[in-house]
Order: sequence, then structure tokens, then C-alpha cells
Amino acid sequence: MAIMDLDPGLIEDLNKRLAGHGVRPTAQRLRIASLLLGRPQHLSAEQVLAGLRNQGLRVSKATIYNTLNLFAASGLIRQLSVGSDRCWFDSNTDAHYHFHDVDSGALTDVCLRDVEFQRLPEPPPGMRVDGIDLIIRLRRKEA
Amino acid sequence: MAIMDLDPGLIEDLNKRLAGHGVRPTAQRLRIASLLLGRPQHLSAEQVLAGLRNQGLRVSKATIYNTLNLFAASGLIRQLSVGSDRCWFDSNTDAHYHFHDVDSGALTDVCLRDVEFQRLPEPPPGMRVDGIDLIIRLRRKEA
DNA sequence: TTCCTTGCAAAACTTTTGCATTAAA
DNA sequence: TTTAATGCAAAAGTTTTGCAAGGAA
Repeated sequence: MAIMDLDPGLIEDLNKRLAGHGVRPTAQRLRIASLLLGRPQHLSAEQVLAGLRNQGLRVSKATIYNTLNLFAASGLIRQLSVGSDRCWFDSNTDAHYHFHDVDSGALTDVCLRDVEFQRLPEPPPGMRVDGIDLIIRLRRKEA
Repeated sequence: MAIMDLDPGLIEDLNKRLAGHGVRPTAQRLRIASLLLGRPQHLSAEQVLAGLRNQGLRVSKATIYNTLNLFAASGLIRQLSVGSDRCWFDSNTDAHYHFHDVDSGALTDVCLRDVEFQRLPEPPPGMRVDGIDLIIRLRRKEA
């Protein structure tokens, strides 16, 4: 399956997004981008690898990690640490928060305006706030 | 070094804390508790292991993980996921939040009353909020 | 005895690295 | 031609598991 099998308009669009973040758009990167960036979602490296291989593509694990780390460093995606094991790559880079269903592990976005802070602490001297990670842990309601 | 080398009052105190959480107070567990629970701190499993071995104790990695997981499950400590790699065990179980210095990796407590929410989202139907993890990422302020 | 805890080694799992090959500028 | 990206395998790091031995109830 060649990169040309993707919709040309989509390729063009992803090309611009990658280039706009200083990322050279290679075939593998476009593949990964087309899998991940299409809609807001949270995928593990393993899921991205499996998704591409299900399309019949030949991709290596190293390239997956290289690319996901590159995307995260250049601001195309966000890396989330939720459980203790693997981490998640979030295609939604708008500021937002998360619900975390502790039982199922599921992550759901919480949009920015559903949370308002009345008070936040001053950062220590010489430091500035780089971002806020808010995870609302959920459990099933007892009867 | 026997467990008796610990202050008897401390042992008694830890004994009660463990028992109060349904954890049988064995020698190794008391050792780990005395290292971790004495003051608010964030330690990795590796750090707990090294701390005990520095005291000349013979402890296995499996026991460290067994015990830390048991402590976390019984509410004696909290497990934190911050970076993507290892996780941290927090001896402070009071509700609180964290600063995370992205450059150094350092974690600092933010006390409950330094954060106030004006609005929080409703949990999805059938779910209840189990807790809120708030991590304020910090970077050095540019000149 | 019986059940639980511990140590040790090995396994499992996630992520990174080294290096040769390939592709792109 | 020169640099960067990719695949593969191996390595590194963290956490879990299997099992035998030891301890407590």
C-alpha cells in the first residue's frame, strides 16, 4: 500500500500541518499522522503500530517512537501519563482536560470551559506555568 | 540490622497505621513504611530499594513492588504518574496537587487550599468522581 | 498445618539505541 | 554528496510473575 492510496487532499493537508510545525513530511510520518491526527483520540504507541500494520504497511517500532516523540516535541500531539504503564498520545492539542475511568482505563476529553479555576498557586520564583494537567478520576457509582 | 533497631515508639505507631488500613505489619513492610511514611515525599520503587539497602538490609525488588502496590491499594500511599517512565509513590494521602518542574523532574506538593475550582464538569451518568489529579507544569522563566 | 510473605531469577512489557540501509535535499 | 529517516535487532529500564523457602497464625 503506497502513500498515494491516501486521499490527495488529505495528504496535502497533513503535509502543511507537519511542515507548519517544522516537521519534514516523509511517507511514514504522513502515515502516522493520517492515523492519529484525523480526529481527537488517545492512542498508545502499540496501537499506532498495530493500526498501520493492519493497513498492510511495513513500519518499525523504532520509527513509531521516533515519530511520536518528534510530533510531541514539535507540538503536533500531546503525550499523556495516566496509568503507570504505557503513555498515551493525544491528537487534541487544544488546551483541555481529561476524565479517566479508573475501571476501564478509558480517557475522555473535558473541554476547557467546563473547568474554571477561582484560585491557582503562584509558581515558585524564577518559574512560569507551562501548562496544567487535570485528570478527573471516575468510578462506577455504587447503587 | 534488625527491625528492633528502629525506635520502638515509631514501630508501634507504624504498626497501628498499617493495621488500621488492613495491612499486616511484617518486618519488611515496617521497614518500607518507616522509610516512606515519615514525611511527605515522592519516591520511586528504585529509591525505596536503594534506601533500604543503604541501611544494610536485604530486601528484594519483588517485595518492594508488592509492598508499594499493597500500600497504594489500601490507601496508605498514593501512586503518581507524571513522566512517561517510572512512577512515584507519594506518602501524602491528604488531598493535594503538584508542581512538576519539567526540566529537573522535581515534584512539589501544592496544598488543597491553594487551588479553588469555580466550575467542574458533571461526571458521566452512572459515574462518580473518585479524585482529581492536578499537575501544574513548571519551566524556568526566560530572562 | 495452612496461609501469607519474602527472595531470587526470569519473564513481560514499554521505550531507547546502534547500526546498516534507504530515501530525500 | 551530504544529511536525515527507516528497519531491524538488541539493549535498557520498569514492573510483574513463578516458585521455592521461610515465618506467622
